[in-house]
Amino acid sequence: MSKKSTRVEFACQALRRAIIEQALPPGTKLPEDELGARFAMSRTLVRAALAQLQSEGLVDAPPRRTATTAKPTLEEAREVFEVRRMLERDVVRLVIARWKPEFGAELEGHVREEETAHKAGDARVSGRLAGEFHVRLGQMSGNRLLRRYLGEVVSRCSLILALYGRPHSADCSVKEHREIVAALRGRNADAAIAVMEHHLGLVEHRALSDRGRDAQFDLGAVLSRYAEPLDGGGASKVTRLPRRKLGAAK
Amino acid sequence: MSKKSTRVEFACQALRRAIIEQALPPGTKLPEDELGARFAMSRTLVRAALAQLQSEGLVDAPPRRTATTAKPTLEEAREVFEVRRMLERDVVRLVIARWKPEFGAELEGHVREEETAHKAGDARVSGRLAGEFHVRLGQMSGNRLLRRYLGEVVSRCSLILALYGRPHSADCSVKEHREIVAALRGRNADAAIAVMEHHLGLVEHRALSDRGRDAQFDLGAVLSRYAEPLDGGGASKVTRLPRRKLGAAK
DNA sequence: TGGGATTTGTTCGTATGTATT
DNA sequence: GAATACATACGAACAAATCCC
Repeated sequence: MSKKSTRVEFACQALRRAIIEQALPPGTKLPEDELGARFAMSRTLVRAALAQLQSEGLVDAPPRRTATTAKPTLEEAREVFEVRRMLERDVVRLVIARWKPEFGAELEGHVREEETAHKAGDARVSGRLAGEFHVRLGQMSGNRLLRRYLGEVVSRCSLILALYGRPHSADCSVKEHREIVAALRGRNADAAIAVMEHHLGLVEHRALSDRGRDAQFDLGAVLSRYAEPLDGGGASKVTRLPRRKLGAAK
Repeated sequence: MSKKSTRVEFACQALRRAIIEQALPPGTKLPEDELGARFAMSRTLVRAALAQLQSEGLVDAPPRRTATTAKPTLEEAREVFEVRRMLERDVVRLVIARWKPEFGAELEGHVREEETAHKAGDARVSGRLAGEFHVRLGQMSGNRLLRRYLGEVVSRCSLILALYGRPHSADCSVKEHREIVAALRGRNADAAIAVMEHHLGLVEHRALSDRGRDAQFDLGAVLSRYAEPLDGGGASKVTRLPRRKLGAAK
C-alpha cells in the first residue's frame, strides 16, 4: 500500500522492468552491495526493495544467500497461470459491470502503442506492453487489491515466458487484444470472458507448451532421459551482472 | 516462497497472530527497536518482517514514520471482501474438482476445534480458527499461490473485523462451516458455491454493516454529523505496547 | 508555535555463514 | 575435501526527520 519510500519504489520499478523485459534472466544474482551502488542507496533500502520483489514472486531471497531473480518451477508456473485465468475472468466481469465510455478509447490507444512497438521491432518493450494491457484492465476493475494481484501474476507470467517460453509474438497479442476490446465493448460478460480465456489459453500455450526448453531446468527429468552428464548447454548458464567497484557511485 | 529466515518467519507469525486476534488493534505502533528487543533480533530482521507484513496489508510502514498495524479505510475493506468472494468461489471449484475422501474428515476435525474453542469461551482463538478454516480450504485447492492470496485476504478480513465489526460470533461460524463441509461433500460445485457465498455475505455483514462503529475512524464523516469534537470514546484509544528497556533481552 | 524526546535512515567494522576454487 | 573469497547478519553510533508535549 503506502510506498515505503520513493527511492525504494524507484528501485523496485527498475528491477521489475528489467526482469520483465528479460534483461535480468532468471537466476541472475542480485547482491545488495552492487544494487546499492547502482541505485545510490544504502543496503537498508535495497533490502526493502528486494523484500518487496520477493513478495511479488520475482526474486528469490533465501536466508543467508544472495538474492537472485526467481526461477519458478514448471509446476509453480502452471499454478500462476491458473490463478491468472481466475483473476482475469473476474476482472472482465467487473470492468463490464463498471464500464465507462472512455475505457474503450483508452484500451484502443494502448493497443496502438503495442502495435507501434511491435512494428519498431522492439520485442522487449512490446512484451512489456502486452502485459500492461492486462494490468490496465485490472485498474479499470476499480478494485485496487484485484489490480495488485493481477499485476503480480502478469509480471510472473512474463518471467515464466522468459524461462520456458518461446520468444514473445507481438503479432498475435495485438490481434488478440483487439478482440478483447471489441468483446468488452459488447458488454456481454460471458462472451467477453470466452474471448479472454481463449487469449490466455494461447498465452499459456506459448509459455509452457515448448517441452524442449523447460527440461534443461528440470535436472532430474534430464538425467532420467540422458545417461551422460550435461555438457553445459549455453542457455543454462547464469548471466551475471558485471562486477563493479563499490563506492564508485559516491 | 523461500523463507527469508526462520527467525523472520517466526516474528511474522507472532505479529500476524497478534494482529488477527486483535491483541494489537489497528493503529498500534510497532517500533523497530522494541520489536527487536522482544524477539531478540536485530533491526535488520525486524524490518524484513515488517516489510513482509506490509506486503500482506497487515501493517502500514510509511517512509520515515514508525510502522503501525494497518487501518484500512471502509472502501479498502469492501475491496478486500470483494476479492475474497472471488477467490473463495474459485477455491470451492478447485477443491471439489480435486476432492479426496480425507478432506471431509480433516475439515470436520477443524470445525470441531472451532467448536471446543467456542465452548471454552475464547473468542480470540475461535475467531482465528474461523479464518483458518478458509485457509485450509485454500490449501486443499492444491494451488499454492491461490492459497497465499486467500490467506492474505482472510487475515485482512480479521483485521477489518477488528476495526469495523461487531465481536466475532463463533456460534454462527461453526454452524455455517458445517454447512460448507456438507455442501463440499455433495461434490456439486454450484451448490457449494452458493453456500459459501451465503456464508461470506453474512461474514461481510457482520464486519461492515455496523455503521455506528466505523464512523469513529472516518473523521470527516464524524465531523459532518456531529458539530462537537470527539471526546475520546474508549474504543478509539490506541493500545500501546508497554515500554521496555532496550538491550534487556540480551 | 516551538523544543525535547523518540525513531528511523545510514554507515562502518566485525563475524559468520555460503559459495567457489 | 580444504582453503579462500565473498556476501549477508549484526551491533553500535550518528544524523536527520518526526512526533508529542
